[in-house]
Amino acid sequence: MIKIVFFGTPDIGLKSLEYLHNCDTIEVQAVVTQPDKPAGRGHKLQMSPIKKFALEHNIPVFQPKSIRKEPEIQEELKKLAPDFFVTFAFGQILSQDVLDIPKYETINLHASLLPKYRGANPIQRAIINGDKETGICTMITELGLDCGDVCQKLVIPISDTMNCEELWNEIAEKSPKMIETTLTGLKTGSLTPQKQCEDGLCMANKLTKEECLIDWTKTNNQIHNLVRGICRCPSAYFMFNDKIIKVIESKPIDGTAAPGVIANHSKEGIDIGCGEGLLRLIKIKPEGKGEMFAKDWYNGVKKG
RNA sequence: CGCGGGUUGGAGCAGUCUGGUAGCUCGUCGGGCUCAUAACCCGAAGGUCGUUGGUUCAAAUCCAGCACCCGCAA
Repeated sequence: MIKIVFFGTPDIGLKSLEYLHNCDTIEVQAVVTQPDKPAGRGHKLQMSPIKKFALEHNIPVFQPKSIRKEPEIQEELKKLAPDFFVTFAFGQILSQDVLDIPKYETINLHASLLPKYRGANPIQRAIINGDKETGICTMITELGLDCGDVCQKLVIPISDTMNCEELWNEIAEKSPKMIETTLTGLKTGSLTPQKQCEDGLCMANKLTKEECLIDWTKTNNQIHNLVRGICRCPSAYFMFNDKIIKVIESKPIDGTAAPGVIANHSKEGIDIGCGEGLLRLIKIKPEGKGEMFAKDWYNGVKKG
């Protein structure tokens, strides 16, 4: 039996937590997640998906504001005498004191092919940059940002039409098994972590609002990659009559028109000029409205 | 009590300020034109205007409550 404590916050780690919890050879002793925060409309207090799952399955939950600065919680974790810590999108930086607690290691799952895309938004960055493949890695957590030795690596191809939602789901899907085999491998010693080579090292910086605003002078492929890279979270957008219009789904097509100008409209959608080629908007989400087909939106707006 | 937008035939919207016949662009169905069409022409069906109450001779429209959806901000 391998005893672990799971550190995570958003739902990308949910499947992994569930899998580990149901695994016969693994015991999830506790869960550490971000504190409930006033969030969303009306500033209601909200708990993380990970906490919700833990509560429903009677797993003890710890919610430090900052794990580094709360020795009481560190003591509690020590008492559990865990073999491993598993972190997956936890959202806080650990300290050496914390890393020293588990008997073996702290392992982290990172959604890129390290050393590429260390940092906050590896999934989105891979698509935005038009990469043909990305992947997931399990690694030994060290003090730096995603710089520890890599245990296992899995390549996931990215198709031209794949969006971050699909990739996100695939990663959430494939992570649980990988965490399990890494844990078992490390415990039995059959797995030897490899140092990250520094070739191809790059950071996946947090997305800024400015990056999400569509620049129609870029090529249709660049914009398309942005759209599918951040669809629904937080979405590429443009302004129309002082309203934010988010683009959910698009498709690059041939043609020429002035950047930002609607060149054609059809059953398929509306075609907008780019620095190179046209971008067909298929699904959009205007401010204050729900998601809709671009052709429908055009229907209501074209009179004015 | 964080700020703001929204709910009108199947879809997207206008109409609300200034109360008085349910409107537009599509879609659907039928007919026509055409070698043909996603194009064009003619016609039809389809709406308790989110919900509850109030004001009024009269409410989609004014007032109050409730529900649901969404953007920002965190």
